[in-house]
Amino acid sequence: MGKIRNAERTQKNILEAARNEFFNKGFKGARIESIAENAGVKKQLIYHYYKGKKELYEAVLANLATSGPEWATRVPDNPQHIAEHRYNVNSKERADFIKFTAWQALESQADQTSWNKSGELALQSYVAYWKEQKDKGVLPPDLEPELLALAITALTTYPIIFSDIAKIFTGSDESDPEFQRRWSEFLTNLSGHIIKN
Amino acid sequence: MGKIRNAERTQKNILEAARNEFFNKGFKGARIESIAENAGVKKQLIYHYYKGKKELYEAVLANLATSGPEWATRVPDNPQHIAEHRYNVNSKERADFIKFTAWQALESQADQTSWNKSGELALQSYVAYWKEQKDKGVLPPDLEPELLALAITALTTYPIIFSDIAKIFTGSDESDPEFQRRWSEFLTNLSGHIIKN
DNA sequence: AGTGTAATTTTACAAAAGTTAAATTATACT
DNA sequence: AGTATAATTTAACTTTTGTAAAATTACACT
Repeated sequence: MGKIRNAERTQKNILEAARNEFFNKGFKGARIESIAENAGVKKQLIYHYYKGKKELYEAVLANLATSGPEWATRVPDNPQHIAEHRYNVNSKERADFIKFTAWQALESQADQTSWNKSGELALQSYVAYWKEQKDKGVLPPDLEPELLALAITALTTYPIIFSDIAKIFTGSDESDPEFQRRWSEFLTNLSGHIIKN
Repeated sequence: MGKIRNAERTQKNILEAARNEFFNKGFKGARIESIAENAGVKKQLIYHYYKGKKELYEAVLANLATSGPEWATRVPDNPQHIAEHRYNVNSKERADFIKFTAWQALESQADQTSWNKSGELALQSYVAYWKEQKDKGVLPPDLEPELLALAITALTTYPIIFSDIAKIFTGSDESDPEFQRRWSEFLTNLSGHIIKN
């Protein structure tokens, strides 16, 4: 049986499989062979398209920056609906992405490599937003906007990364819509105690 | 030069080096050789004391449960001073431990292994505490105590794990006492908006 | 001093994972 | 049909890492 050749699709498959692998296992944990399997190719073929594991990894990042979903590079500017906004779209893909940032954080600390700065700007613009809010008097004066931005980021990502812990606390899976509803509501209520409007 | 032999100390060295390695690089990322180096022994010696990597890992966990610091197994029950309490003691060691929990979370998700449940009880007692608080009317009725416990855990650990992100937001290192003061104060102020007393 | 035992080193190996190079096969173009 | 080029497979190699077994050395005890 002659396999139909299609370089473009093969590359796409590889890239997609690679993203999945890196997102779920980090850089070190990712296996070229596993990527190849999931892409439906021999692992050696990957070296025809990329110099090596590192380059493949960077290709995934680059691809994410261009053709990836907006939430990967931009941070929501919407005041009240932070929680909803974050949970609305594409839950599964976003969750994987969040986990990936966790891998990056841990691995970069482990081997001193400073991690990729593509997300930096997005985060800073996020801070800028909360500064505005404070100037408008929406925020209480005793809460620094930088720290609030950090807190919100923590609250919206933590349950995804630590789904086991979230489960111990709440009894239900993070992926469970019921949990997402509760958590979303909780965050909304929480901000209700802080933000005046 | 004849090396002075001291099995007890050697074992302690190995265990300590192992803890460091596992805490900073996770299970997979940890290298027996690196552990051996830091313990000042040949790596093969490790196999004289432990059957293999896995057993060494478990020894580290067991050791932590017994001779480890209390914060590794217990969660603070103190109402107002959550933030302070957590930052007061042994910052560096605790930070490593927190990172370790992050490794556990990611690695266990990556290869389907359910992670060690030693911490589970501690977390549940934490929830129990907040339930009490709610019953006493200290907490607003729209905030579920389980979720609050989760939120607090997130807020107190996130900056440690994601020190890079914390730095982008705030400009200063998580390990910097100045950051710790600000963050601690922030959390205190935040809880001031929520907890009535 | 002599001997058994435990600690440590030396030597060696096996499996896993990444990578390279050569051989094949499909496809587009003439 | 013939050929160049790119896609894919086959075969082979290197490095890294974990592990096992044998050889040595120190120490305690008689």
